Amino acid sequence: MPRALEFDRAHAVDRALALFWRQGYQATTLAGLLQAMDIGRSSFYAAFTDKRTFFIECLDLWAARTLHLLERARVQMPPIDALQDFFQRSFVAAPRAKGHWGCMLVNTVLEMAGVDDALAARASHHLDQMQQVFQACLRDAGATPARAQELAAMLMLFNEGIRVSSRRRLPDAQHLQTIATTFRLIRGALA
Amino acid sequence: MPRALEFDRAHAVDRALALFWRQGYQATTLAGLLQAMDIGRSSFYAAFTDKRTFFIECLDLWAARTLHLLERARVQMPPIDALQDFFQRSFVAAPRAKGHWGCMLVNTVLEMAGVDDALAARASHHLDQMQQVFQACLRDAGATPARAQELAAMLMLFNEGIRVSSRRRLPDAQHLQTIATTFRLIRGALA
DNA sequence: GCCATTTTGAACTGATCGGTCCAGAATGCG
DNA sequence: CGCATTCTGGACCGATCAGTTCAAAATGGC
Repeated sequence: MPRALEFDRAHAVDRALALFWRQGYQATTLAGLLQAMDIGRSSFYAAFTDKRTFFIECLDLWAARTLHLLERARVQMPPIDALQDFFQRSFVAAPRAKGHWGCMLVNTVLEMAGVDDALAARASHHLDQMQQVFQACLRDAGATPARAQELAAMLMLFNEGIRVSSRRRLPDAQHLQTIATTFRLIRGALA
Repeated sequence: MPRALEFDRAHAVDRALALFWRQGYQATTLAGLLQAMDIGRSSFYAAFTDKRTFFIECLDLWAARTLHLLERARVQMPPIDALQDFFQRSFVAAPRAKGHWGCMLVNTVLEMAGVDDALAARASHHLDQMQQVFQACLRDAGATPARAQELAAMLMLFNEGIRVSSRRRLPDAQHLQTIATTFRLIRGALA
């Protein structure tokens, strides 16, 4: 029983994920993926089945990472601070470019709704999960369940909006300003 | 000098616009366009140059119509009512389906940013113009220029958010609820 | 009704897409 | 070192894409 060689799968997925995130599903070609991942066609199909299946893997991974980011902030600081930090981080964090790629879930919903509804629905489901975490944070911050649900819905709308806005190449300062204003409102609503 | 025959250009553009709006630029094929417009390939290229040029024509038309809708409401009712009506109309108006297609400008920004930046920038510019009208309405409602600018930015973010949300096939009631909540806040901020 | 001109459908083109295939290189085991 | 097994590069495939071409049909002026 020979074998155990393999390209660095995790690293390759990372590179591909970035491409899908930036360009979307349709505009990302196999040739582009292979070049970014630095592997051959055969290796790709052996490891990832096909483009669509692989996209789902990337999408799920992106969602898992984002949720993880949110959960980690949640245990490190007060719940509302964690939420605010989650948004701010996109516009001040080191890899500055990524903030302008928006949210892969939002991107996918808009690109695939009416084209591949299963993909759009999967992204939408991940957004629901994010909203659940928003809601949990708001409850932790002292909101009643009903109030937490209402505010979480508004916060998800804010998330969808700012991820669109961030793809428009507007100055970061404007986004940070909007985040500050929004969270001033939210803190006010909880006081 | 013969000639004056032509297919119904305006009607054909309408059908094509609906397709682009629903499916986006990349997922809309020439075959699909021709079938929807009920014209032949030659007629299409004779009348509209090529797919990309035609898409721009549709995009500009969509923006012009939307701005017109907004301006018309603006002269028919108090400015804040006009804004609220503009959003609500998407979820209660007769052709119910269209509300779920979102905003063609938002769709285009997300689909084309990083793929065809010129198209994305054009859509983004149209969004800027919408925001200008938002701002004018808020000034008409008595907001100071600075306040109107700030609120218009928030309203554009709300627009971007709800257009994403509307493509997720969530119940309309939820969107109407969100609109109501948002405008309660805006009216409060102006009082 | 005839003819110059324009519009049209349908066949065609070259490029590119996602996906398959297979011969040969690389691998671990004995 | 040699062999069974696995992985990989690159040629290949059919489908489909946007766009071109051209002969036939439709048109309006006379």
